[in-house]
Amino acid sequence: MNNALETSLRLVRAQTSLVRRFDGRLSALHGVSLADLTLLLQLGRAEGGRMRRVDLAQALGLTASGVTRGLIPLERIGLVVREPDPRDARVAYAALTPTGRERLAEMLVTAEMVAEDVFESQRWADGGFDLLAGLLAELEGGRAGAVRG
Amino acid sequence: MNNALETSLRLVRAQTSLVRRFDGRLSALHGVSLADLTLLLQLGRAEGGRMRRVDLAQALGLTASGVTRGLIPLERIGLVVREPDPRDARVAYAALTPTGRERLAEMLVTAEMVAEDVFESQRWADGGFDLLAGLLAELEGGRAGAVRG
DNA sequence: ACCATGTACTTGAGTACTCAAGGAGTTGTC
DNA sequence: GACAACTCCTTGAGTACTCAAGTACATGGT
Repeated sequence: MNNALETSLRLVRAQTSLVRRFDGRLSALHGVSLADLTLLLQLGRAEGGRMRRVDLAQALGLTASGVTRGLIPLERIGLVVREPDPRDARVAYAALTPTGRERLAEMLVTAEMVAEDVFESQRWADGGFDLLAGLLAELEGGRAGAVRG
Repeated sequence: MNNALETSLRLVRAQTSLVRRFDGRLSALHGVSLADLTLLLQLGRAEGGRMRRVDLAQALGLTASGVTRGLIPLERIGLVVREPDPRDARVAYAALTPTGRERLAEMLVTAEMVAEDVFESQRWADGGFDLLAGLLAELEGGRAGAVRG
């Protein structure tokens, strides 16, 4: 039968379950969601720990609107600050604060533990893991990413 | 580096992209979302084309509340009806109408096309596909499904 | 210098969920 | 046969997004 459709639906369910595991642990220990962590991590990897909202949206697969809204609580709790661009007054960088960088490091420890726990089963050990990573990378690109807001 | 965390984040992105592809096509052709289709499909597979809301929630990985809300538009457009249980006045079955069954069949044709399109790439052909399906099945179970509302 | 067009971001309205609380019905126990 | 405890479902409030429209600024052509 329809393995392609079946597998797509399975992927959706797998993600739901996975996100819940991350959210549960991250929110209990650090008061953030997986979405928050993903955003902070993206900033942490950027040069100077800062990015334009547009680029952040692109990198995260969200709309610019979603990024604006997602940043608000992170700014409120002081993990991120808004920084203007002297060359272009339209842009508002989102920049990691020193506190933000520290907290991010702590969150990553938790997130890595959860991730390893998710994939602990024997099944993943024998190369299945790398294969999954490769296959997912392929899917990520998909012709219909959300992009403009 | 942290392949487990990296792969988890990848899975989240892959799902987002995938859902958008399905939603785009399904909404254009049939006026429903992938979530709607999943719900109808679940009913379509159940004995008598009907299920209790609780069981539907369990099967879909949603809360009972989410099911109640998700059914409203489907009832409104006549694809699903509410049916009482003569044995237990608490339960309200969600049942596929004849129209619902017809429309579901049409939607499935579209969804299957999208799914095959998603997995068309050569990479999937050589067994990678079945492997992915198996791996995702493993993840689906995860210790932290949402369940009660 | 001006203006059309384009880019960066925010905001209002709407959708799809969640959790917590509550109503209504059932069931096991004494 | 009464009642505590459980189950099924709905509802109010809140969150995390989406899309469409609007504001502010930048840029390239004339």
